[in-house]
Amino acid sequence: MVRIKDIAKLANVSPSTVSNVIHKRKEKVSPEIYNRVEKILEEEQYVTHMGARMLSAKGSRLVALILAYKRIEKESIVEDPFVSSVIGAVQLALQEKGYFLLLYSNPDMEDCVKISREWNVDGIILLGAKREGYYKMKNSLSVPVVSIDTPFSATDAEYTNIGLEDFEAAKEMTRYLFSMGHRKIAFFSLTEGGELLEKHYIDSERYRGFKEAMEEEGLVAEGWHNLSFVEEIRKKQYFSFYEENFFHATALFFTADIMALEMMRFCMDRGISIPEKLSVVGFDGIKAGRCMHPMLTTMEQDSAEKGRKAVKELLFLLEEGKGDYKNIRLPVHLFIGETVARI
Amino acid sequence: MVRIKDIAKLANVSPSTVSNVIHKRKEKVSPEIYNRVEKILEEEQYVTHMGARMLSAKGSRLVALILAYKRIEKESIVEDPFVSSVIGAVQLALQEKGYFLLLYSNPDMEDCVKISREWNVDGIILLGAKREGYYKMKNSLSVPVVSIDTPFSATDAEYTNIGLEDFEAAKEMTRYLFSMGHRKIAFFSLTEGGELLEKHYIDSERYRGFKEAMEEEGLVAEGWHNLSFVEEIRKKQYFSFYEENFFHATALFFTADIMALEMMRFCMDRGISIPEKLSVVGFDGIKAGRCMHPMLTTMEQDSAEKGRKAVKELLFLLEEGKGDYKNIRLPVHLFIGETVARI
DNA sequence: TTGTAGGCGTTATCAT
DNA sequence: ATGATAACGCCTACAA
Repeated sequence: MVRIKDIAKLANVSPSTVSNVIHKRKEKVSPEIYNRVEKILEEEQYVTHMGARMLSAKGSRLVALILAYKRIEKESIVEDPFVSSVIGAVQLALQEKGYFLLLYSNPDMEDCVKISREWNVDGIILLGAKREGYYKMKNSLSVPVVSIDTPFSATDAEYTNIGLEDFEAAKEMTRYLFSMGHRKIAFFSLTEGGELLEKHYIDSERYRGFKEAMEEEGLVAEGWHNLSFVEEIRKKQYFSFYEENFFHATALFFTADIMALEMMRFCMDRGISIPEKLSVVGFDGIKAGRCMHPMLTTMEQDSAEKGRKAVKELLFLLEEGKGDYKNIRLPVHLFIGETVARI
Repeated sequence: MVRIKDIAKLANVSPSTVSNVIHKRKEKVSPEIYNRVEKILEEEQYVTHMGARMLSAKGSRLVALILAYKRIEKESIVEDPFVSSVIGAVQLALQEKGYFLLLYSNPDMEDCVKISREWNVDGIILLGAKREGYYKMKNSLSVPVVSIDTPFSATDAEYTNIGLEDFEAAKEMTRYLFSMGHRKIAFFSLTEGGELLEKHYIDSERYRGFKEAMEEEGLVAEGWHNLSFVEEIRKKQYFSFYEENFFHATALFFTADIMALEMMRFCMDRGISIPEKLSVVGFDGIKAGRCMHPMLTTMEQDSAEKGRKAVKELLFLLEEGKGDYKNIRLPVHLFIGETVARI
């Protein structure tokens, strides 16, 4: 492996001169030597040893992307296109700026703090963490932390989060259902065995929006039905909903497309035609929803943009605006498919 | 930040003793001191500085997962559940063994070699690389390289790859279509603008299997239809196939579920009922296929298992069997859905 | 403009 | 059993 010392010898200069060339400090090296060294660097395929750089300089140019979701099943709902596209976008955006991505998955923030310290990361992006988890990270480390989809409360401060207008979006969707004549709407989201999952909290916002819209219309939100993360159990739940005639609802509001699709399949298997007998709406805008027949009506979000924004804000905190935190909410868009009937 | 030196001072021992405790070398430290140091380590929340470790010791405990797919669109077909679940599985498997994941995405193997050197990675997992790319990596670096879904030829040697029985699987699928009475079958896969994508090569294997099965049945494989990676263009292609009456085929064989789903939607929009008028089969076994109505008949693969196997083989090469390369092919499973009619 | 020297944190070797 | 020391590669301040 070629090191700075070796290059220095080959070029008949000192290591610091080589270092200056590496860092493109043209003002500190004569043009002649600069070019000579640069050429040798190229020829010898010199690459910096990041360990050594971490040791001597401040930054590691490493950013940790932490997936804080709890893993219920191996093929859990979180291993979905959403997470995939966030990861992809984060990776690409970091790479463009010369940063590297350390991917780590653990809901235990203690462990995450440890890893971040070990690797001297320059910053952290948290995906699917709880509010408490965010502060735990932020307060245990001296580097900026940006979260995606972490629900904060109105009194929280000093955080940067990339989220959606969940409350407004759910309200808009509910109003759309009203506009199509629906008055009895059942609301479904995900949870697991009594203990609330991180994602659940976002769903609380959506439920609040749904509820408020209902109340504004003089209706009663009949409650919130929790679906299991485990497919087997979910299937049973669908069956019990079916037996209860879907609580006499004319429309079902799901907080994730993938569940809406499952339910559609379940209904069609039982001769309940959608949307004629039952309307269904989802949330996310996944590709498969567009392939369904009928096409799923859903609240679309741009998950890759969430990743890009997270990187942008992290680098902003890192390189410029120390402590200038932001609560960012990306827009959503109501995609009107074919799963809602006018009644 | 607490360092070994600090711990040493607190415990009134030398840094080397602390280091020995950190590495659990009980035989080199007296039990009394061992416990004392261990306690202080815990109290002070000491964490290793990985940069320093990289510098002094050999290993970095870092494994690079390199996504070598070319990016055509931001939301390319490769940003699909398959990649997501491989990443998830690799990450988890590495974590369990005490390794860290550096995620990098770049089809240029020169760049990948550079990054791997910079970070002194202990090993590399390549996803979606070409045969040439694999050897480029392997020969440029002194660490083990394991690939997933890279197509090698029979004469290749010294590689570890995790793939499927693509040839056999396509044959099996084709034979299944025969068993349902189909004789005219059209084959569709992905490519882009003349230049072959990595994934394409796997599709060559599948096409070979399809072709051989056809020939064994005394039929002619009518050719191989390439779909664009760009959704817009694909839509146009579907339309032209439609105008050509799908080449008079009674069944369409897609090498990826997601395309099969798109085509199903396209057909249903035009009153071509599936499977009554046209049968469709896919490959992968994605979740949405199960939600479709009718349910997609497909060749299921276990993508997470690919990731786990890759890690297992990498660690094997790393820790034990230097140079003991393997060509691993995971089984697939024909899932019979509802998209193939008996004719 | 170029070179020298010390330090970053850890580990392995060697001496006590 | 424990400690001292050198080495890993890079960076920067300071000296020449």
